[in-house]
Amino acid sequence: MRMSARPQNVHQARLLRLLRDEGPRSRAELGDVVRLSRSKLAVELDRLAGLGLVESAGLAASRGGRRSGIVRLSPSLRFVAFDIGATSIDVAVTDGGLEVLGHVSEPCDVRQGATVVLERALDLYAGLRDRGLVEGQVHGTGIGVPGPVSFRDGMPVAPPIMPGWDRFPVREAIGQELGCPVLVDNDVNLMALGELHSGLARSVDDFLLVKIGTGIGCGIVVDGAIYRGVSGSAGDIGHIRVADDGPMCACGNAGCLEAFFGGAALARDAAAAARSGRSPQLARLLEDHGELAAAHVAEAAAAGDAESVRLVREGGRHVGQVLAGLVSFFNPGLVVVAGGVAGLGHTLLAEIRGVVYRRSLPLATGNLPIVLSELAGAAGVIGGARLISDHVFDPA
Amino acid sequence: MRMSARPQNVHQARLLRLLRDEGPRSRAELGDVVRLSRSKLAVELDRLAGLGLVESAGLAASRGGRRSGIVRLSPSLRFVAFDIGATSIDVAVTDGGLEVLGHVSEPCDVRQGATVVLERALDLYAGLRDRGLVEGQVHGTGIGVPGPVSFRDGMPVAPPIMPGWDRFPVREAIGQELGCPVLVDNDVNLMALGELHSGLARSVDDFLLVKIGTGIGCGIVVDGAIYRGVSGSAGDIGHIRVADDGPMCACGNAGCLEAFFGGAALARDAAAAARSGRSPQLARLLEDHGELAAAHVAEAAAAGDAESVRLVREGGRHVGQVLAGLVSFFNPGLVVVAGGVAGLGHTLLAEIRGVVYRRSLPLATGNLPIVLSELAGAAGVIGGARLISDHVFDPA
DNA sequence: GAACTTTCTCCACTCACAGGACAAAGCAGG
DNA sequence: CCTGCTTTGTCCTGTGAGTGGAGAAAGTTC
Repeated sequence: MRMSARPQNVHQARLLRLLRDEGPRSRAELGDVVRLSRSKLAVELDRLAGLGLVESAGLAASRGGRRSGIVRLSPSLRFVAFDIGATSIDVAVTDGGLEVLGHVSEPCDVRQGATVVLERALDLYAGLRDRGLVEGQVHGTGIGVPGPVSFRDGMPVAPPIMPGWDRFPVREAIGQELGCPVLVDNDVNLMALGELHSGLARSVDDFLLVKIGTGIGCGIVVDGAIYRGVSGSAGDIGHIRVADDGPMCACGNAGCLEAFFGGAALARDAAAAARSGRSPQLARLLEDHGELAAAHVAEAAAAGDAESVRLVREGGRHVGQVLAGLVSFFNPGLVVVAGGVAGLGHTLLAEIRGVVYRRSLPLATGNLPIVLSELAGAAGVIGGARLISDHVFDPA
Repeated sequence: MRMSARPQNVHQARLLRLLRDEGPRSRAELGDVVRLSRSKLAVELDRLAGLGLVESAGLAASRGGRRSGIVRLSPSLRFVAFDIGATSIDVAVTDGGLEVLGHVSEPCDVRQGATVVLERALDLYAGLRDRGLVEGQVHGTGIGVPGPVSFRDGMPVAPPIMPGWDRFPVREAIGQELGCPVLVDNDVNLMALGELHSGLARSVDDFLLVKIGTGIGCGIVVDGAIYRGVSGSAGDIGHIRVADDGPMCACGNAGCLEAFFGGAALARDAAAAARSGRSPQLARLLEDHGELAAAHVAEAAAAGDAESVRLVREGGRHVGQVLAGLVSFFNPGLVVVAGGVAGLGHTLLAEIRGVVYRRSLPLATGNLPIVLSELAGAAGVIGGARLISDHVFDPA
């Protein structure tokens, strides 16, 4: 199989990333941004065109003289992203600018094991490909999985909620199947990259993405890049202690954040509230659906159910307590809250903000926005495309 | 004043840092390490010699052929470091390899204000200079202060324990006095740099330095460089909550780590134990010295005083609780414990280790040494010299 | 003393890049 | 339509960085 094109030097890589992040640009504008002479710029753009990575796209409006030629990433460029969640698979195809051209999502239990889940993911990708979204070569694939990953080896290591995935060679398996470069990372890290690329974090160098889904995790961005720690487990904040007593956690300790809040804990508490009669609304929802999830609590809270509001407030307080410590420690420029439970919205956010602003240092909170993600379910796949494009748009 | 020499390109900078960190090297060895042709290497070394930054130092032993020439940093190179603590001033002069040639330390209350304290620091430096430690030009000065710093501006910002220092132009003041490049940073960050340069962290890219002195702080090293956060307050962990109730803290909240432990809290608790009669040993020490400090608790604990051991254990437990969370979040490759209270030694360390290993994720603690600093009081000044030498040994 | 090794210097050649000259393309005003 | 001015893109040459080979210098081993 022919290896797909890669930039040959740092200038080309810089130009590609610029076009990816800022969209098509006139040659004149590119010349202003990159520090290169016009002649050198022309040479590198010609080479990139020769590699099939960029092409010209007409002429820009005149700025008082000859019109400048517009350059764009080749429209046939394709990145693929798989976002394997605890209970879902998301697959997307993007163009070179990481615009999502097609995105499918379906429920899937990650505990079925690597072989089953990855096969299903490839099926979903095949569906997108058959819709004509991929013409030629795929330039790279980014994969997120819900657990710790050895980034270098491209495989999960000791993942607590993914039995049968331990040291499964995900990168190799998918790479052979799709014949393109593949990188594997934690799904929360990918969401952080998604926010960095097209979310609220675009202009922030150091920020945290807190994902509250089935579990609770945190993506750490330092200087515009994911920080993974020495063994790839950085950001695993679900088992930070919030109280000495508290519900037992699957990890064996008591009082973990995840045992207090997060999708599973919230569903547990909501069911208890329904059955105890403290919340008639939740009881009705339980009857209707057979089981309760975060979305039902959100529904009940929005409808004014006092017990649901109390559950959300209390959860927010616990998240806020942990986050307050992390904000003091890390001093981020932004905190983005995302994940299924983020559907609880502004009640949750208000509680988190309240605790953080009260308990963290004034210097650290002085100019610290704490916001909900605006990318809905797409953060993960955009981040996957971003991950691999950062890699591919690097000198070979 | 003549500007002191700086490397002219990245190769020269790389060579200087190599000679600083690894000591004198033969030209042949340098050629193996840096990726340059022998001719180019010779050219750059000649230029560095012309700038007065390196010189040759005889011949190495033969490796079976012609003997190779040894290159070293010019022995007249000098860096100066000021470590302003809450209750002390340390001043040191180092050579180009950051070996401490002279080091003086004296008690000093930082609350006397910037003018008084910095004047005293300059006096101490003058004493070192008059001892003949500085012949010619000083190539740079690093300054640590016990509070948040705007690194870019070289001045403290809103420091809680340093009244009269807020936005005082420390860098400018010292720079004019000494006529050399000056950088100012938080003192804990400098200690982390000291550990990175000549302590236990030499081979670790990502680590934490926890300083337990009058206050409690944390230096964060990411990829071999200090992480400062967006407003320079990263690592300020003294006010992370460890319990809902607990002693009131100067910051206005209750239950802060620093209100439970740290030099001031430990002295307070020791005095209470002495007066209440729970600890006859501490009572005697209190009588002898008029007041109690961490060192006295250490002394009593070493002598078997049960109450002192209990105080240290309890303090270690609180530090461990906070640290466990940070280890889960940050996944460092090493944790170094330093500061005055670190004199409490292995009782403290054992307690911290116990809590962290129990409460953090196995993946994060699997290969995580938690150790005491071996640099005693020198970490801060070595870090100061390292800070400025990193800056000076960078292309102009 | 001969043969082999390693180190260092000199030199010729390649390549990246800048910047000027010039042509092409556009605007504004008469 | 024509003139003068501006902007853009291309071509060309000069400069400096860097490589790698030839060969001298300095050592070791037998």
